[in-house]
Amino acid sequence: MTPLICEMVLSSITGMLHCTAGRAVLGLCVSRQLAPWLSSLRSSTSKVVQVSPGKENEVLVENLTVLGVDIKMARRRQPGVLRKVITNEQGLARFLQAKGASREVVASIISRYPRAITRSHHHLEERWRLWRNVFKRDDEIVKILERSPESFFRSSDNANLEKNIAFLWSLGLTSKDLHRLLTTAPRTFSNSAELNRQMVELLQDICVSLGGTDPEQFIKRIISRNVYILIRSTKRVKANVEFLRGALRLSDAELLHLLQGHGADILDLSSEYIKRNFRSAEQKLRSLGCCQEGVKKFIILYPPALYISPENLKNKIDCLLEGGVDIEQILEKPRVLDFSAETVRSRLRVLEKAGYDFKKQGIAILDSSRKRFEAKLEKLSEQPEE
DNA sequence: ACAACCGGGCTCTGCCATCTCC
DNA sequence: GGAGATGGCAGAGCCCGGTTGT
Repeated sequence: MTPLICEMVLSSITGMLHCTAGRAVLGLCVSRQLAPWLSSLRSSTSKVVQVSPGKENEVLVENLTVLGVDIKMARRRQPGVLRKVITNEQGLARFLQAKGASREVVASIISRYPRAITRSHHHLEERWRLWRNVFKRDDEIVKILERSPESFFRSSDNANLEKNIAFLWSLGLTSKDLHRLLTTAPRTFSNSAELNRQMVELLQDICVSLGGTDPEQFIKRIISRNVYILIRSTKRVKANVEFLRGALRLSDAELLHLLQGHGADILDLSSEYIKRNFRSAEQKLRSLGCCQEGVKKFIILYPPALYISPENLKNKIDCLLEGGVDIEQILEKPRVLDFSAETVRSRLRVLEKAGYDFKKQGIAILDSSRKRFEAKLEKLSEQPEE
């Protein structure tokens, strides 16, 4: 049966329901006896039929309870869904289970995003097919749905999803980039294609206004470095670029360079957060005798410092200082701050026991993978101090 | 052979506000 | 006026190892 015919059949039934005085009662009967059939007929654009206002569809609630859905959670999140007469909970459950989702996963998906049960079989099939353009296996998609049901179900507009995928391809992103984008920031794909286009245009404009000559490359670089960028608002990204330019007093060329490097990572921070962290880092460094120019150099060399919460940053710096590291050494090799305070602390303890002297031997040893750190440590023990 | 540099892999939803449409 | 669709927000790092340079 074509979707059009489905629609016609459905609307005639819907019409029947509207004409009936005991609509709610009939609605429940329909739900019990015809729901599976209706579910398979329903398309995503079909009319919404409600039980009498304010009342939940008891049969639906019962069905959901049987599926293991957390009704309280569903009610809190999308109360309107529980009042609907025509829904597709059974169809959705079968669909997802056929794709490899367990009963628990299905229940959790519906509990967290109840509107999922309003999507028709046809819609689900189509959406899944589109996601499979990016993913090789069903279980990859199931994992994402389990993590973020909203990303998959929030929009009923499959044409928009198709446009989005085409648009992102057109930017020259590789299939690997696209895969990572959809895995990590699945919301990107339920954005309107227009919204994504606006962000891309903003990035393009930023690049050109800073004297960049290859905006296409710039965009690819930003998106692949920061896969969250497209789920941020242009307002936020604009504000952060302006903030970085002002706070660091950067020239166009310097800013362009920063944004294409680690600067891209912090572009999506909340604008207030980035300011707060900057002020706090500045204050901490100044208190340690660092000049304004030094602060600037530090942030340019290591923008991820603005990602670290004020308390955590202070903690890491203090812990290095207490361990015998110089603030100048931290400023020169800020990537030592990549590691957790706990890792740094334990390395400092080990090195102290080994009689390591940071003044003489530098701090590079702290900024290495566990494997390399241990290898270096072993070397040290083989060559006792003279 | 070793250090230094650097890119990149993981990872990020769940809620509220505001529209649009019926 | 209510539900659906969509935009936007808060929240807040750590680690590995390939490549390049000496």
